[in-house]
Amino acid sequence: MSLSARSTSEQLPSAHDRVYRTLRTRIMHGEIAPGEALTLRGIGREFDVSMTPAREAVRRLVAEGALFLSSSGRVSTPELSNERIEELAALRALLEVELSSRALPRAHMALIDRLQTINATVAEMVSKRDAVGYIRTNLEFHRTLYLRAQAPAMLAMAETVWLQLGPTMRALYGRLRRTEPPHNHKLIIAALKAGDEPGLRLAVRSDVTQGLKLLVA
Amino acid sequence: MSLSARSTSEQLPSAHDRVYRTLRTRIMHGEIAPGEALTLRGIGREFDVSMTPAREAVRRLVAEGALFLSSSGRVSTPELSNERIEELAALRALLEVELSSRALPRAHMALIDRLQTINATVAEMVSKRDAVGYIRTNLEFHRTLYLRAQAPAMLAMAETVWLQLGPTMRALYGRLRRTEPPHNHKLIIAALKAGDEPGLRLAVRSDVTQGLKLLVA
DNA sequence: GAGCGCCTTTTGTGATCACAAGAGGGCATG
DNA sequence: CATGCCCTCTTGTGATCACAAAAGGCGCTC
Repeated sequence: MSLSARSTSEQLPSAHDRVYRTLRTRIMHGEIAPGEALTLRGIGREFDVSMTPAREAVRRLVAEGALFLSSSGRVSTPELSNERIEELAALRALLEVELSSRALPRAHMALIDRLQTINATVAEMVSKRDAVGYIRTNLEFHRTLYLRAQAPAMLAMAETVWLQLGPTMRALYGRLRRTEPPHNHKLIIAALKAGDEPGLRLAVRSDVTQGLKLLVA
Repeated sequence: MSLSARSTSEQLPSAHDRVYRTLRTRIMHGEIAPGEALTLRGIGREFDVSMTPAREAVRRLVAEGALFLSSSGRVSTPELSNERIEELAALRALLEVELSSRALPRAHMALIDRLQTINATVAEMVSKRDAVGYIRTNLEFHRTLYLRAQAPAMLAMAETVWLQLGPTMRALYGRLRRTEPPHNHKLIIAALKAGDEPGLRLAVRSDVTQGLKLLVA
């Protein structure tokens, strides 16, 4: 509680960064419901820091669209309108189709193997009805593929979209009761194996837009 | 200097927001050179606020990629690598082609007139060799068109890319010595008039990528 | 004359405080 | 019993302070 109570002499990653990263992960993985309120003092209490780092972390998340700031300054996770959800889905399609396209020529067998492993975990999460686990491993599947695109700015932008959709995705996957493993992921892997770019683009676009179309309907 | 020295009883837009908006505009319009350093106390002094709002504004701009944060916490405008510039140009192409495409069916004569007026100002800035004025009016041209797309999230993302390219654009347009008015803008207007979507997409893509290709070369 | 180390100053980080505004509940009144 | 008002407590904002680290300059030494 004192000023320099930090005993870990390791690479202290600056308090606000720790708070930021933890909250960001929580939001992206859908661990917070849409419209849920957060308070600076509450965050400070949870992470054992003062309001200052909590404020910086919240500001940053607001800037990324992960949190909503009311006119009176209260912060909460956003409740997205259908228009906004459709737009974010279109952005996912735009960005992720391009990323997958760029990753294709660099996708070797080791990557495809890793994707298949991750995909097995995705299927497991689906069968367990673990919404957060599903979202987390699903995003890991996509990120693993897109990392091969060697396009960090584009990947960062895609992750920002994921972040904005986080709470909504949780609401979506909690609502729709699927137990079948993701079909589009298999199409993506097959297209990667075949070096089939049009097929890959189509599969990614379908995978990215399918779930959100259901939510809007 | 005192606590509540705010005499303007208007809609006080919260100090950090005023600082944020001013700095953001400056950066986007290329008024700050790449690599230029900023200090929290310096910002506070300029805007007559304490470090707290200055910090929040800077944090927000860092989150948007408009400012670079060194490992020791010093902030400066980013000096972009060629790879990053190419990536951001690709993002501009991706997002703005889509935005223009969505704006096309809603583009009526009043909009085209406005674009032509703005374009005349762009040409004037070019002939005056006013780099900042050129960047500002050029972005106004694009924003005016994209506003018609009714896609706020997508437009916000495009503006984030502009923001990241701000200081670099200034360096670019200061370096290349053109005096001819923008040809691609005329192609964009012509395609809008003709309702020619493929032509519009091509013209926007060319306009967005041409300048940055020169910088990289 | 050149290189190196120490010291001062600048700067970012985080904590704490004073203040204003808004929200929510409890109590009194009709 | 319902409704409205007031009070209190919570919450965000901005200022200020203490501290640590990094940077830059200056002088000393070889």
